[in-house]
Amino acid sequence: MRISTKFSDSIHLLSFISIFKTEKLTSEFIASSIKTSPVVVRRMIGELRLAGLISPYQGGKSPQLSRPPVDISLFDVYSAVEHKKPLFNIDKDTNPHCPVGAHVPDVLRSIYSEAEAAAFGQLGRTTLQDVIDRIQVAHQRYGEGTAEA
Amino acid sequence: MRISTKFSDSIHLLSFISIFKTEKLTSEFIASSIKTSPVVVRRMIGELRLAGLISPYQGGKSPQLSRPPVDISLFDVYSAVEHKKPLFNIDKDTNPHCPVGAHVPDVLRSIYSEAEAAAFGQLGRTTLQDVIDRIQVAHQRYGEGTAEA
DNA sequence: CTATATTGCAACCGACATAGTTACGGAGAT
DNA sequence: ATCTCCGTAACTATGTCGGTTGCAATATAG
Repeated sequence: MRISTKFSDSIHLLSFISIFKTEKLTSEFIASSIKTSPVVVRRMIGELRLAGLISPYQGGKSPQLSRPPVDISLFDVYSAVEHKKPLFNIDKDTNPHCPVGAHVPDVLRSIYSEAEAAAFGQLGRTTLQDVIDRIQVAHQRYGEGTAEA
Repeated sequence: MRISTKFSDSIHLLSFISIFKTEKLTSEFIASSIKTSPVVVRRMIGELRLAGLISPYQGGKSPQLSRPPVDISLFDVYSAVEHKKPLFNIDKDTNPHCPVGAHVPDVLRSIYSEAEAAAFGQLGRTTLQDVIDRIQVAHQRYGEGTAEA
């Protein structure tokens, strides 16, 4: 399959609207930073609004976070756009009459969930504010770009 | 994309050849447990042999692990068949002239690597022997299947 | 109040990764 | 010698994902 960058792009989007909250944020403008199309941006905003991370539409206003970036973890973002999609996939269609095939899916389920808990725990401990801070530190050290293309 | 089950199937395969090491292990027999085709099994065996987890071909013998299951971690298996493919994908094609777009990829790289390290660390601490043990416990408690279909 | 800009949404398309299949030469076993 | 099984390459079928098009609804500007 084509690998999904939705999670990364969503973090990008949320950071962007937080950092540029004083500007007029059109989907076109946001799309220029992510290098994607405005429609894709609107689609992502729709999902994030549905998940409660972006405030419901309020008459022509720019999209804005529904709560401060310190209160949004990357696990919240992952859950919002990937719907808690497992990190590792289990082949559930195995031979139930074989002692190995019959039990592998369940065994993997429990083992994978331990590994996933470790990763998701780490994501849960990282907030959008951390991302924004790191972006701004990097910008002050190396960057001199503007918001424009 | 279609989601990959190669990692799961490889663990299944390795457990299978360890548990049934006294039987004649044809690719057909192994495939019957994973419910896939013999060719797919041979392809996986090829990768695992390349990675050093299965002994090089030795004249008509059944495939066998190159070292005991306690010395094979699930991270070894993941590395062998997924080539350390990252758990989270980064959209590297962002706008370098935007202060956000210019730095998001690097920031995500460092943040993701922390989460991945957590998951891979857990996989590294789990061995093929653990998997085999859990399969056998489950088999003794619930199962009564045979190796046949 | 009309014109322009922008959004939200649905349908569709093209690219691409993956599992499965077909095919065949070669090595071992009997 | 024959039969079985392996290893590998080429091809196919399928599903996911990002991107595009099109349009009605809403908002802002003039």
